[in-house]
Order: sequence, then C-alpha cells, then structure tokens
Amino acid sequence: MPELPEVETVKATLENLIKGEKIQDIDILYAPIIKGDPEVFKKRLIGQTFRKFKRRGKYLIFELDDVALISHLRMEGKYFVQKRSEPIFKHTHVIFHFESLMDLRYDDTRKFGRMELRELSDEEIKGLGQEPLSDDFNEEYALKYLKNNHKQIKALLLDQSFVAGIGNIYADEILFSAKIHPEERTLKLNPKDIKKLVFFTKEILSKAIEAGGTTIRSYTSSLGVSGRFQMNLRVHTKEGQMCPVCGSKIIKKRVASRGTYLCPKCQRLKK
DNA sequence: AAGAGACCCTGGATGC
DNA sequence: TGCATCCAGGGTCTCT
Repeated sequence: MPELPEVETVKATLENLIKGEKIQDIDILYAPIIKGDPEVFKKRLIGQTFRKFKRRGKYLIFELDDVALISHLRMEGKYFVQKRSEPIFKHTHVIFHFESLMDLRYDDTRKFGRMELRELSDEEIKGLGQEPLSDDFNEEYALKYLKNNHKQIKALLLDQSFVAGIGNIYADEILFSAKIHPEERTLKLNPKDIKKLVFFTKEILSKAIEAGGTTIRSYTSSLGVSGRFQMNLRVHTKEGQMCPVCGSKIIKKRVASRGTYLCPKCQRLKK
C-alpha cells in the first residue's frame, strides 16, 4: 500500500524511465479508473510528452506539454514500463503507448486507484495539509493545528488535511518511535510529544525514501519499486512478536478503523 | 466535530 | 478438496 515514500520512489523511477516519452495512443481497459470522460482523457493526452514529475502527499503529478495528469495509486496501483509487444497482465487497466514502442501500463488489482486530468495552472490538490518533509511542517504548525482538535492521534496522522502522505504503516511506526499511544487524544499531547511526533515523522519517512519504500503484502514486484524499508519496521505487522525496545508482546487492535500495531508498555495512554 | 459504517474491489486466509 | 465468508484499507460520502 503505497504511502509517501513509495509514491516518491515511483515518481523517481518513472522520471528515469519515461521522461521525454511522447504518447501515441491510449487504451483504457477499465474506465472507472479515469475521473471524467475517458474519451476526453485520451484526446487531451495523445500527442503530449511527459515533461515533469512531481508528488504531493500520496498523489503523483505528471506534467505534460499543456496538461497535468494526477494519479493516486490507492491500495495497489502500480506502473510498469514494458515493450508494446509484451503480454498484458490480468489487472492492467490503462496503457499509454509511446512513439518509442514502449508502454506505460497502469496495473491495479483492486481497481481503487484514480487518474484525473487538470490544467497546469490548476494542479493543486484541494484539502491537503503540509508536506511532512517540508519546513512548513514543524512544531509550531502542529501545535496550532492541535489547539482545537480532539481526535485520537492516529486518526490525526492519517488525516491528509493535517499532513499529507502518511498511511497506516508509517503512522504506527511514527507513534511507536515517539512512544505515543495511537488512541491518545491530541488535546493531551504536550509540547514534548509534539516535538517527537514531528521529528520522527520526518526521520522515518526520510529513511523509508532512502530505502526505496516498504514492500509488504501485494506491494511487490512492481517495476523498480521493491523497497527495503520493511526490514526497518518495528511494530507494524509484528503482532505477538517482541517489542524491540522493551521485549513486551506487540499487540494489534483497531484504532481509527484501521488495524493498528503497538507496544502496550512503551506506548501508554496518559491518565 | 468526531467517529462509525458503507462503498469501491480482489485475492488470500480462514472455517466448516 | 471445495465452497462460503471474512478481512485488508485510502479516500469519499452519509449518518448520528
């Protein structure tokens, strides 16, 4: 399940592979992936060349000559760059044919991902909070945001309008490193907690990007995107195993409607 | 305002 | 072995 580090890795990989490629034709095999009219989507993109590669939160933004293609991979979206002659996989839904006879193919087992066209002047994605690795995401911002907030802290980390790009895996890892219980109310967090939260958010996401993202479950074998950060996971998916800090058993419970892993001894609720 | 649940969707795991 | 059921969850929407 791609979160910020995985999307960043996909962005970098695709920039290497398809920058300067010109679209000759597009096959849309499963139309609901496309927001808006698929025919308009095709007409607008054919003849355009991939120029710039960006990421905002978990969204990929491809800039072409005079249009932006925004892509969200949701749970299992993947891009493959393949020769036109290669067989098409079962779950490939959109194919961009390049003049070079290479294809960019979008593959998505569960069909949750979405693509959308925007004007270059209108590529800002509404409702997204700060980029976690930017200087604008800092203690002051978090303190101010939390002032009128009563949520559970895990729900807040997953809230893209607070900070954009964190998903279920990294939320668990950040909270474990910061020694904060996922169900802790944001109101109860003190400035020290906030400081740790901001610090470990940046630290863990940066390290994950360096490692090329995290590969668990279905997130494997997509071209160029088999990360190594799963080696560094300390609580996520570790139910029943020993906490690497104190040796207690890691538990799993539902928090914010998500499977959540934590160490009940290192991450205690405040009184 | 927060939180729960439905929805989208498939494959893998589990249960009988 | 085989069939039915459950579960995973990012974003969006509805309801309480």
